[in-house]
Amino acid sequence: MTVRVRFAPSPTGYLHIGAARSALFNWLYAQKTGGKFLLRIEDTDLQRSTDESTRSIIDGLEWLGLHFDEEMIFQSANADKHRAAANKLVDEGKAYRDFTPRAQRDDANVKQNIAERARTQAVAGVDPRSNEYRDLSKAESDRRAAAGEPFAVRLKIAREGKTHFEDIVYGPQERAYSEIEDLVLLRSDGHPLYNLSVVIDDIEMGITHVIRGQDHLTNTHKQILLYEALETSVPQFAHLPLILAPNKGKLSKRKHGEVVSLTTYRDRGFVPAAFRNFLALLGWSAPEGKEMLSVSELVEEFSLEHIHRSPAVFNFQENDPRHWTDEKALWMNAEYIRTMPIAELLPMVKAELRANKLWREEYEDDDREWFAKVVDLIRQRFFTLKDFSAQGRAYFSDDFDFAEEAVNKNLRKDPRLKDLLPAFAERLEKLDSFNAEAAENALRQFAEESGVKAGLLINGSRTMLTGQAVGPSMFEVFEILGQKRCVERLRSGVPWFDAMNALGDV
RNA sequence: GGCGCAUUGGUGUAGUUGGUUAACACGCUGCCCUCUCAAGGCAGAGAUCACGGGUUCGAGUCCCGUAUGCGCUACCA
Repeated sequence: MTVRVRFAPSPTGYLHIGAARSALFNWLYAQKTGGKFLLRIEDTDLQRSTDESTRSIIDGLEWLGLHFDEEMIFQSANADKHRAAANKLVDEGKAYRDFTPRAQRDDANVKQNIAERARTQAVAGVDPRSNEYRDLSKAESDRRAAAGEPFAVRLKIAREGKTHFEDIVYGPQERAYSEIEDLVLLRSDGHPLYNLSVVIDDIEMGITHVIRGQDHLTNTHKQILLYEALETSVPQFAHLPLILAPNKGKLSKRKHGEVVSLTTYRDRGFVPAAFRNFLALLGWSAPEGKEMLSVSELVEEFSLEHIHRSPAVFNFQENDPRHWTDEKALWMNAEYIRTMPIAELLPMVKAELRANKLWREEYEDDDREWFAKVVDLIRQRFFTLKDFSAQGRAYFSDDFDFAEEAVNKNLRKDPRLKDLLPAFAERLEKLDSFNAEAAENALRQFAEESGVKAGLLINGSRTMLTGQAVGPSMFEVFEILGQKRCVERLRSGVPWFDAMNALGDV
């Protein structure tokens, strides 16, 4: 039997990283077993479902490199099948019509209401499962339905006994029937409900393994009851530990904002492979404890048995731009940026530069080698792709900003630089062959002659040439920027020193 | 309210059938390297394995209880 798994998100809002992780694990399992990975959009809640959200889900999967097999399924398209299944169960006496008028609910306080209702029922000694229509005769039920009386369809759950199943992650699970209410299959307006739809679609799609979030663990019992009523085989279940916010609370879009959206990581300069790698480590670990894993290694090492049971905390600090997301994720992204094959990185840098109007066609033509060299040089200390257009801007454009603290630290601190730097530019201009070695020799010699430390000129040059206080080895930078640009930028320093003098006058 | 799941340093985790000073990664501190910042190398701080009982010669590992967190409990998904 070939494995068939599915990712079944509801298209309300952007792709949540927890959902993305579910998709990843399903995909990995399919790859590992040579099975199929299917996509089903659970859009039965038409009020909240949007096309935009569906698109963002597909984009997200594509970004992570998770290609799905076969046709994408929209759950709403199967509503007739869901209804037919429910009606069949009514005919067979496994489900019944409930003519109780639909209760008014306040969506905002459902959880509270559930608890309150349970409490009052317990006090009054009422069995929550009691329903006057459960044992209504077939003839009477048919008659009232034919008369146009509205009804919901509920599954008739046996009074005695219990369900059990073996969860691949959480182990044996049991639940007494007395804990399960007769669940509604069809609303009184004919709309099929979640548990029914999922089961019917999973059967329809031939799903063999259901891999999803732990929030569905207890609902699984209801679904198993449905499989049994439908007389079909029950798939294997593997539930995934939840991903929590730093306060160990639920990680929600509403509360935590964009950190939970997968697209955020794409938009903020993550390398897909890095984020995929990080995501895989949330709730799963490789047998040998290896952490940097390529896709093929992930597929190779992945197994459902190594998934954890305890929830994973996604660590980030709100309102702190430096720790806007999990530090390990950031570290891993940096690791990928500086170690991945340069050929794979170049297109990503290209996209980043293009988005910031820094891209020039020569970078893929006459300046190909130069471009690859720059990227290779500056990537060593970058954390995200964004850094190429921000801190790295001076390498691609003459129009770049100077970091305030860099100017203070490397330029304004020593008045001699006002004359030294232009004089040094003079020296560089005279060099016949311009490369790192020549620049170094020139600089060290000039420093000695001028009676200043080489470091003063090096750091001053760094800020004049790149606007930054930090960066690659300076002599490499001289070479990569080229003689002309170095000379020009070193001479343009006057404004800084004028400002300095002005400050001094006050 | 009921039911379920979880609980190893700040975070992610290892700890296969109970047996030496609880391991790894990120982060943090210091040193080395050095033109800066990273990277890299070295060293270090940080966990009485939620708590309380029990079983045992011996428990993070087994049992019971408590606490905390989370989930489910809906004519939401």
